[in-house]
Amino acid sequence: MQILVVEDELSLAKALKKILEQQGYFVDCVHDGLSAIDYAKGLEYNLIILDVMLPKLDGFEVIRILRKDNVNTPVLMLTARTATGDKVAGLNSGADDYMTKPFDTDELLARVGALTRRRGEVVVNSIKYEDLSLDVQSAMLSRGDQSVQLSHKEFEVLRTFLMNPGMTVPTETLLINGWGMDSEATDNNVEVYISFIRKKLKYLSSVISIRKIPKIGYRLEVNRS
Amino acid sequence: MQILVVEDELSLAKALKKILEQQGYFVDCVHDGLSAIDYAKGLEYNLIILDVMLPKLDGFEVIRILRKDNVNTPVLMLTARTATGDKVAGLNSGADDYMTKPFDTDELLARVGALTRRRGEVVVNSIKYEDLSLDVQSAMLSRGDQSVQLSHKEFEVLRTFLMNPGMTVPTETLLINGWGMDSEATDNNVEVYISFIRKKLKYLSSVISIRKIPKIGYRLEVNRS
DNA sequence: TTCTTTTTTAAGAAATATTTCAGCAGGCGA
DNA sequence: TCGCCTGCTGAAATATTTCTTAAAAAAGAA
Repeated sequence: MQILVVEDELSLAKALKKILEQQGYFVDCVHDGLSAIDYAKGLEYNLIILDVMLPKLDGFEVIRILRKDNVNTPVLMLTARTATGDKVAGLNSGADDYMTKPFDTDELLARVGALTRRRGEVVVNSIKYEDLSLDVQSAMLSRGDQSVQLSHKEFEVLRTFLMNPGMTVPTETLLINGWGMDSEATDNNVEVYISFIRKKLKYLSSVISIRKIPKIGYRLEVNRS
Repeated sequence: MQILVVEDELSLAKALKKILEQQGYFVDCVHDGLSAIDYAKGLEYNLIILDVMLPKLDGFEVIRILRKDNVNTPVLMLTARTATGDKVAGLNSGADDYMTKPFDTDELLARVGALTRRRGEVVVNSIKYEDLSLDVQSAMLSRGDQSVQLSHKEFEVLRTFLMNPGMTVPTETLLINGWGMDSEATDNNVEVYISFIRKKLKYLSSVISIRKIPKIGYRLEVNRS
């Protein structure tokens, strides 16, 4: 699944690329309208994420030119402006969806997912980390040709780690991600699930293990031999 | 291969849907011009079959608006009128082909075939997977020389699996494919049908079984020895 | 219409996931 | 060394989800 990100602000472009690649998409970035047109016409993308304000040629122009050339790749427009007038302009100009900056990761992924999913087809995405691969569709965790099925909660917890590669994840974050903001769950729930996941990592003989950082949280680590 | 049928006469719409589905197309029906625009803009169809006389917005208007919005899906116009003037108007307005009612099934299929084949894709008559073969015209599921007749819903559900070989299919996807986007059907409907299909798989002694991935969906699996 | 098949609904049973809790182990300071 | 705290894990208890039926309703055929 190929995505073209058109965004002149380099740090945002980089962040988008990273987030999307973690979901298993392949991402190309360009930083102005003219290159956007070159790339979009030259390669078959499944989605174009397009900033409105761009050097050389703005987003509306880009989309107009592409559509005129029969490039019908879905477009997700990004803009910092909030006036409704722009929204209408964006959609009229041929964009398929529209999102104002700043936006959060979940919203982005939801919209990207909606635009890249063809009806009746299931998208496969997997998050890879060291020797592990986590299929986000089926919640299967695999290493090489061995796989284990994760339960929904196990999946949520492990995914939180994989989305923050190398970071120490506070127990609080795991609780919020896996159980929700206002749940009754305690640290012990997290402990139990960490235990479940450790069992499965051991079963797969992964080089990855979960290390406790006392009083703070947990971190994925590569085992030293 | 997705077709949108826009026809206010319900019995005709239904008949078209049935005929086309028997050929292996996926068909959505809407019954007025405004919905037609919503659907055509929202989803990627390979063909729109469009009646000229429609409530709210007539076929010419619909096509004009879609083309203006750069929806370039091929359109097959249907009309009861026979005056040549209309034919010209239809084609000028952006339709790709034109057919007067009443028409016969073969003519319809020939024209639909011509318009959808454009992209080099072929309509299949049966889907095979492991030891199973599903005939899309008769909805017969067979293994070797044994067959069972599937009901329409059983067929839709099973076909969704076969179109996504090896994937875990979210319950949501099964609902959308089998019951439509805005139906009242619940997960229980899916469960019941999964149960029906399992019975038929067992009857055929297929190596395929349907495995539940809790909270996520279902997946076809090859039975372990 | 009447008969037949398909689809929906609903309820209890079964399966599975999740939570809770108790006991244990290691680290650390008194 | 002894408590005390934190974290880990197994097992039981609980909750939730999913399966299977049967019967009712709807759709379709004769």
